Amino acid sequence: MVGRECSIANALGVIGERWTLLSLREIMLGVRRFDQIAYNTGASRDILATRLRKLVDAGVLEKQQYEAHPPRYEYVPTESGRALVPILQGLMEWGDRYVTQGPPPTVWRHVCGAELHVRAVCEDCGEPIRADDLQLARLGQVPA
Amino acid sequence: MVGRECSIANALGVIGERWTLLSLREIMLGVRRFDQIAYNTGASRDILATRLRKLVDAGVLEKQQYEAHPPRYEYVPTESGRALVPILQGLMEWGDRYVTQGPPPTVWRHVCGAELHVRAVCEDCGEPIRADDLQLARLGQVPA
DNA sequence: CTCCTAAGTTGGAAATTCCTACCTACAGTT
DNA sequence: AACTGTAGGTAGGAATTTCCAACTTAGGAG
Repeated sequence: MVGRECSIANALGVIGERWTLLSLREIMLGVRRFDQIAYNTGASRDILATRLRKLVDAGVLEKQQYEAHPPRYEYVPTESGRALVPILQGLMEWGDRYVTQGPPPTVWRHVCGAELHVRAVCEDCGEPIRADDLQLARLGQVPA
Repeated sequence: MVGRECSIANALGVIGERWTLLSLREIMLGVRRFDQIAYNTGASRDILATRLRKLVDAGVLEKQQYEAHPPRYEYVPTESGRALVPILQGLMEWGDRYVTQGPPPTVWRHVCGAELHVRAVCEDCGEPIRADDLQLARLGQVPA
C-alpha cells in the first residue's frame, strides 16, 4: 500500500488522477474557465471542481479574479504548472506515434518556425536520452 | 463525456490509470516479475494483473517466458515502452523539484558521466522548450 | 419579473478499486 | 508420498470514487 519512495509517485499524487492532465492541457491551450474546461475535457463538474482545488492547493495553478461583479475566476498556471508543458508535449507525441490512429489532432509550432517536436536530452552533454544510456546512481527504498 | 480529440487523452487511455506508470517505473528499473512489481508499487494483485494485460495488449510491454517448468513469465518493454523513459524521467524531475520534500529519492547517471537531468529541446533548433515559445498550428476538435 | 450565465455543490446510482483468501503448477525436502 | 515454498495469478465482497442530473448563488439583460 505504500510502495517505493519515488518522485514519480509523488508527482502522480498531484497530477496523476483522471482528468487532471486533461484539465491542465486545456489550461495550457488557454482555456481557463470552469465551464469550458469541463466541456472540452468531458469531466463531470464535481470531479473537475475537486481536481482544480487540489491543483491550486498544490501550487500548480492560481485562481485569478477576472471580473468583480459578479465575482468570476479563471485558472492560470504557476511556474510549476508551466514546467509541465514539456511533459504534456512528450505525452502528446508519444500518443501521436503509438496510440492515435491517423494524423496528429493537435500540432504546435516553436518560435524558431519549425513544427514542434520535443527531444529529451542530457542537460550536461546534450545527447538524446535513450533507455540504454542510463544507470542508477541512487534508488528510493521500499518501506518494509 | 467524449472531450477533445487529442493524443494526450489517447496516451492516457493506455498509461493514465492508477498504478500503470508506477508499474512501468519498476519495469524500467529492471524489476520485471509480478510479485516484485506488486510489492514495490503497492498495487493490489488483481489490479496489477489487469494493468499489465492492458499494457501487453497495447504493445507497450511483452510477456517473455524465462523458465519452462513451471512456466514463468516476465514483462519487458517494447520500443513504445522504452519511448516512455524520457517522460518518466521528466515526471520524476518535476516531482523532485515541486513535490518531494528533501533530496531526490532516485538519481540516474547518463553514459556521459554526469548526474542525469533531462532537458526538453526543440528537435529543429535545439533550444529549450518553454511554455511561452509555442503557438498552435492545428487544434484537435471537441465533438459537438 | 423572468430568463440567462458562470461557477460551482449536492445526493444517489453506477463503476472501480481494495483486500484477503484461494488456486494451479511445479520443485525441493523429509 | 506428504509437506513446504514460490510465481503468477483469480474470486468475492467491502470500501471508495466517479458519474449524472438537478439545484444553488450571485449577479446581468430584456
